Amino acid sequence: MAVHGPAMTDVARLAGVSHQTVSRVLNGHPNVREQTRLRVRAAIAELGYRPNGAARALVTGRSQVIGVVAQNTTLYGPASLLAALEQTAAEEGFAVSVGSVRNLDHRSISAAVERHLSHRVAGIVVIAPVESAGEALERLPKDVPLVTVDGDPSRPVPLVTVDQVAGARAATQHLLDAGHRTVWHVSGPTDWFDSVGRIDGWRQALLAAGLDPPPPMPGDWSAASGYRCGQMLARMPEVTAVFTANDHLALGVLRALHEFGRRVPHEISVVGFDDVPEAAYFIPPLTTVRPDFDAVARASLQMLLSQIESGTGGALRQTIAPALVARESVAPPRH
Amino acid sequence: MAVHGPAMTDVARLAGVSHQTVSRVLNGHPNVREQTRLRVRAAIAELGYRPNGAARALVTGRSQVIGVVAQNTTLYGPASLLAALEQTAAEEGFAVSVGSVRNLDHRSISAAVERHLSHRVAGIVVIAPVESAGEALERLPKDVPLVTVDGDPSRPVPLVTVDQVAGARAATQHLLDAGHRTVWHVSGPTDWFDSVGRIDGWRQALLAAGLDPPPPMPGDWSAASGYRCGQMLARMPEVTAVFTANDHLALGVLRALHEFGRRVPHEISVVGFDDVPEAAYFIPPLTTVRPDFDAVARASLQMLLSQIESGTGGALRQTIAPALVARESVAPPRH
DNA sequence: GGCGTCTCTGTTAACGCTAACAAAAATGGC
DNA sequence: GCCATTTTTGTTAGCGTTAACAGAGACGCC
Repeated sequence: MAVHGPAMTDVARLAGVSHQTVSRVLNGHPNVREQTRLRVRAAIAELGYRPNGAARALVTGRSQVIGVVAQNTTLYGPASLLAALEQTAAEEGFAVSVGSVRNLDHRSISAAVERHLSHRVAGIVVIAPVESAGEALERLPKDVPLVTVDGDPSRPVPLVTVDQVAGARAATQHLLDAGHRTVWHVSGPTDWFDSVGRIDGWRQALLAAGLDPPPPMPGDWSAASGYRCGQMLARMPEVTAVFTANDHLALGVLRALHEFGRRVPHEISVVGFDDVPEAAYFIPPLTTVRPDFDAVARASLQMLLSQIESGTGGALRQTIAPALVARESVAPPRH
Repeated sequence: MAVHGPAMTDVARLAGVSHQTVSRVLNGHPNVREQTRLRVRAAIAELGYRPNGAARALVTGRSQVIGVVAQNTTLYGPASLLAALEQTAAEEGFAVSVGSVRNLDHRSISAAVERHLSHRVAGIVVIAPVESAGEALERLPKDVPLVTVDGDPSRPVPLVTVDQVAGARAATQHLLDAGHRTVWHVSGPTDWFDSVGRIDGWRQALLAAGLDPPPPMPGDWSAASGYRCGQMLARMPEVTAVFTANDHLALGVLRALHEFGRRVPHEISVVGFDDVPEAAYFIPPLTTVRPDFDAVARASLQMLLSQIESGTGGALRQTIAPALVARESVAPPRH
């Protein structure tokens, strides 16, 4: 047991140099003779030496680890984002440490952030879609690089976000363009900024068309809540178009409409949000809005890295535009 | 910038003790006077002291971090597992570092494991559902605690796995019990152990009933491939029952059957696997098999922790039984 | 040839913590 | 109250790396 691998001094001894020279080779320091560099490289390979991140972190004060705080990494959006972040981070030589939290209240978030800080992560990405998270973030130490994703647009914190408003507007407009007189909305939980943004966009599109928005029906992202809303919508003969805040809600709505014999898209059109991979195989295939999670991840990481390198905070902001994906769940209303 | 927080010596000075006593309080060492302990705790709180994980990792040789290697953390199964692992690990005071890999070949896996090792993780969990992963694992250093999840049952590596065979047998038996003469199978990729196990279980159930298994139709976990298989199944009048290797495949099948006007469950019954939260809202609600991801996560972590603590390797093995969830997608065949 | 100026390499001292040992204080039995 | 024992605290020495400085060659120029 405890066969600790070789350390830098072992490599140095084998290569016939000092450990500091090995360090220089490892960190790409310019002033090392080519021949020496090769000898060191050979020794590293021969011993299977692997630098000790803990020691490095101790002396530099930061590790090559990025901490991510997220709530429910089972949901499609967060899961995709996390995966994309991890990919991007790996390309930059960073590992990703996840700290998922059950609730997005102060205490949980602060605790998760604390855990990351005690590991001296290089920076933190908080996927903080709800109100209560914002407060926790403002009292964090100012010297730790931080980026929030889908967080509170009104707070002075670096933020990358999907343009919820534009996406929702596009979805709603798509339904209006098909000839619908109005569009109903099944929203996400109203303490999520995503939900608020999508409600806003939907409302904006209706108002711009001179229409009076009907009351949004609140869901909780799940198919179950979509189903419950769908049961109500199905019984309202005036409903011809529904925009749901995500695809799972849409699935629940589709199911309810189907049970009530209301055919989609002939009687009612439905548009979702997220473009989960299955959306194309719903009955009928779901028109939806696709956020570019890779772009969000890239933008967040880039923003974080620039903070890490420069040391400055800068409350930047970046918005990623989503794209409408048209499928068969939308048709003109029957007259 | 770089306002490094207080160190242990700062706490010690404030509390009027030596830094070693602070260390003892932090690590729950028994021989510390209650009064001293309280004084130290107060000093810690007052300074907002946070122990430096890197320093601790350096001196102990292990960090309080568990590395997880997984492929596609966007899929429901892996994502759920990852989330559950993270939760469980957090309860034990461990952080989780994800290293997702694009492909599950040697090189990718080894590289991911290397990255974890250089951060001196306390242990590694590999979610290694495919053949090629196994080889990479056997040549790892033997002294690092390792657990594989859904990996190769034939390798001498600690393994926690969902009982795919039992789950598939239950699903198939459920269809046979409903009166079906045989059951068709849409499988996952055949280099995944999950797929192989599910094929096995399905075949076993048929053989036990004295039936000759029809050829399984190979899918790739996606709704898209389920749809393609479904199009073929829909045109085969003798097909009355289908077991798919996961719920997304089932969704694709349902969609194809719907398009061909074959009603589910009246003409054809369908059973899936995974019990994704949406399965209850498919059209019709999907009968499926629910693996207990929390149990898998708990078992893996427990196995890993016992290795970490004892230092011994022990090729343990643990199997988690899944449960059948009956919904409306199964009915007796029409005669 | 001597001297300043590069380029390359080595030496030493941290970083913040735990482990091992040493010392001091408290406790108990007589 | 004194000695043996136990409990509690302090001292010292690393862990493996980088940073800061110092030294040794190599080179060119006067």
